Amino acid sequence: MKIDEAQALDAFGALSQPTRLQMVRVLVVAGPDGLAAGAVGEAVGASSSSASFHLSNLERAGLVQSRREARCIIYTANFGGLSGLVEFLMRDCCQGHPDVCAPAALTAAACCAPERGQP
Amino acid sequence: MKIDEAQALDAFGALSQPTRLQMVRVLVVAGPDGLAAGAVGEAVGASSSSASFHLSNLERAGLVQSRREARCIIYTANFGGLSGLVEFLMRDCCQGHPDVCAPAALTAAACCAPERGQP
DNA sequence: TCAACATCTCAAGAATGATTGAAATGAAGA
DNA sequence: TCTTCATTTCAATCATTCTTGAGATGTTGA
Repeated sequence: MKIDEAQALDAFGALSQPTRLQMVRVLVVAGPDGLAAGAVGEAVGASSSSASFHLSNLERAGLVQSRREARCIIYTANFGGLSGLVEFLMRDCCQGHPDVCAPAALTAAACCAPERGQP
Repeated sequence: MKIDEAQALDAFGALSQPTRLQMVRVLVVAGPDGLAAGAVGEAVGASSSSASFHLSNLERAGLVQSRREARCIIYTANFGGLSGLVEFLMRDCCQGHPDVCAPAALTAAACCAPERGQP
């Protein structure tokens, strides 16, 4: 997913707060099933009000999504937004500079295709 | 270059400010020769005081480096710090999730090895 | 040593972001 | 419908960040 500069600025701002960075981690681990707002707040030690504030911020930044399910609001990581941010950092911010992209390529390859890690 | 969570939080905070994001772009384009503080400030339309403030912030976050050269302070992009941030985002934050790493791997490959872009 | 230059530091004020607790909304079951 | 539960919204407060302009620091060449 391609994101523009304004979205990237929002996303960087969202990830610069410890509680929110932890929330993203928790939601990435939870996967597509996601977690209810209350569960996310509990997982990171935030009050319900604080959790709602931070989750709204993350959603506005395009890093998480929400859906209602019965009485709960289920939050899930927005993998498109996250990968868009990684791509923005490499392409728009770092201009595809090899010194940035080459190490990143190795890490990405190690992550999603371990058998190709060391060709 | 591997960075820890505190450094990543600092780096995300640094990049969440339009003037600083633009400064990083300018310094990436400038390459290893870098640019004097005044030239960076001028390139992004910041006063000398404001430029100094933002460049210090970027340096503390590990995204740029500085050296004195005659009467100028030359700033350069810290490619190790930038690639470390990309790697942090993929590995520590997104847990190496394929939905994030796979698109990132394509982008990285397209950046630094264009002849392998579409196999 | 002195003047000119590049940059940084400092203090004050404005703007933005985070935390808290209370109250409002919206959905589900008795 | 009424109560309960999950979440959000609101207002107040505090902390952080950004901008500005004045002054300080350090470097160079006359």
